[in-house]
Amino acid sequence: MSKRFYLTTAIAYPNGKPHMGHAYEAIASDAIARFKRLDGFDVRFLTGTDEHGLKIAQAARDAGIDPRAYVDGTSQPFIDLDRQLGISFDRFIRTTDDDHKALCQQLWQRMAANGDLYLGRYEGWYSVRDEAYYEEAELVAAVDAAGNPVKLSPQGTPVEWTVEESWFFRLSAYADRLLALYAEHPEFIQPTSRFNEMRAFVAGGLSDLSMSRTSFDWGVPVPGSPGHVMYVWVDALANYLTGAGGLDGEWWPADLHIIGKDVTRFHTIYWPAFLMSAGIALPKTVFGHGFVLNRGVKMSKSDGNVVDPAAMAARFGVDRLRWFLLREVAFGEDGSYSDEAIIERTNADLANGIGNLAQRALSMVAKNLGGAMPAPGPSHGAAALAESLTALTEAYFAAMNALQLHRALEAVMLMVNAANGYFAENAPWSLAKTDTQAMANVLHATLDATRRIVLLVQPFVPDSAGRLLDQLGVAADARQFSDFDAVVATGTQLPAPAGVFPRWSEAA
RNA sequence: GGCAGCGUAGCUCAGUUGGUGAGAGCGCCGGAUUCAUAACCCGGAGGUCGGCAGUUCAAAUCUGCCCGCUGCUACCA
Repeated sequence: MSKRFYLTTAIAYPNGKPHMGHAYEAIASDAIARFKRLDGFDVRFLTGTDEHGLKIAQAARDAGIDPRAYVDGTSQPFIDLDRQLGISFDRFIRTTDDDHKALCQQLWQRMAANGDLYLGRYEGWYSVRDEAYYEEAELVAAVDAAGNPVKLSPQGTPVEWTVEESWFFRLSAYADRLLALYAEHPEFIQPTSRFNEMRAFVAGGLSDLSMSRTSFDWGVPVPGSPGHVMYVWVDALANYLTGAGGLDGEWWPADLHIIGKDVTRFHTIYWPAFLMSAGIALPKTVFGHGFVLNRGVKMSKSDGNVVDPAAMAARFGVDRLRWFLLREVAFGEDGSYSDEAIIERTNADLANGIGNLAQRALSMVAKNLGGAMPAPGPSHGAAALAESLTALTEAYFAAMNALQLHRALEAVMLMVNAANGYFAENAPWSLAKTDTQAMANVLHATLDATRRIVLLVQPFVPDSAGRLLDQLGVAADARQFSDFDAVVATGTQLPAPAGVFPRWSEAA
């Protein structure tokens, strides 16, 4: 059986700078990608930017430059952020890439060939100045110069009832098939709360979907229909196919789409319907993660609490930020972050926990054994420790495979507690004076427990874990999960220990 | 308004199909220790399990009502 795994993030809309939400999604997805690679899978990891649509066109016009030049500039910070955060993507797709535009048109033709696209009319309240349609409920009542009541857009611009030619997708014909999909594959939408919402939405009936626009031209042209560009979501969702290698790409179907909970509908209703229409296999799972809020409050420029993730990563270090977001926030739920919370969490887990565990054992090996890795041997409580580590490792894998990233790290921290407890109970610093062999046995068991722990945290703090494994004498080619039982050879010369996870103190 | 969910120790939350005296982490207090990044280890405090009323031999766990909070309720993404 081929162990392959294709996962994607949602693609970011680069009409502004990346915020913490982008960093969070990228980091979580990256941890999963790295986990799968360590677990022996061939992984394809796709991320990118969604560069078409009205808002981009407007922003480019406001900036007085060509849309393509505009997105060339605004997509770069997203790429830079990914690189800074160590996101191990295989491709950073941009929807303005030529191969993607070609694929969109192929997808469109497949849906058309299946009879699911038809030309109709889209009607609504349209603001010429905003180049946008608004819902009746969004309109604001006002009074014109002559004292007559009028309706205005949320931006205060005039709106008029407008009829526009548009291609439509027969989404209404897919409700039953979608409900059957949900019933057969409840894992298709996660977490459960999102699953229930989407199922209820579909059960309430579906209307056909407007699939093209004629009011602006910054998009993928509809084949054979001059003046029409595709609705941005057709273009956006199709990126996953492009990234898989095409309509019949070698990586398709995707195993996992990681998305923000706000775009669940597009990914779990429209997307599978499009694919069914085109006769293409469906992704296995769509996971809608929650939002991370600054001190529990949504970020807004007016509140002055917008946080730049690049600055945050630069300040605390990439691995501290990664660890905090994935350990502190229940994956799937909303979370809150603050400087204090990041410092407290990472000091407790990384400095006092993993880092200190490694340091206390390594320093004893350096001082008492000349830095040579001791041989395994019996010690009090070693069996219980091993049993505990095995059970918790199983819990880690179960949690990871269920996308419960925070649970996986919880299991890791219990392993750290077990190892620290074993170490304290045996007090090797006392054995150093009475029974050097017994001391060496305890140090071996502790270092091996640490090795196992650090192997497991590689997906979360890849850089730090790598440096820690160096210190533990673990060969670069012995860091896969399949190497879990490959103990470091007796006598291996360990480098002089140096703290990998320094404690953060505000004064310093 | 409709549908769904939530409200458990200061904080963040676990609590299977109702049943030994209600839990974890962080924070706090005390003890022990000195290998280690003033870290680690052990122990403790503490909460009317949102409120009221029911069902039951027995409810945080079921039912009803009330209070508070959140999500979804289609074409900006």
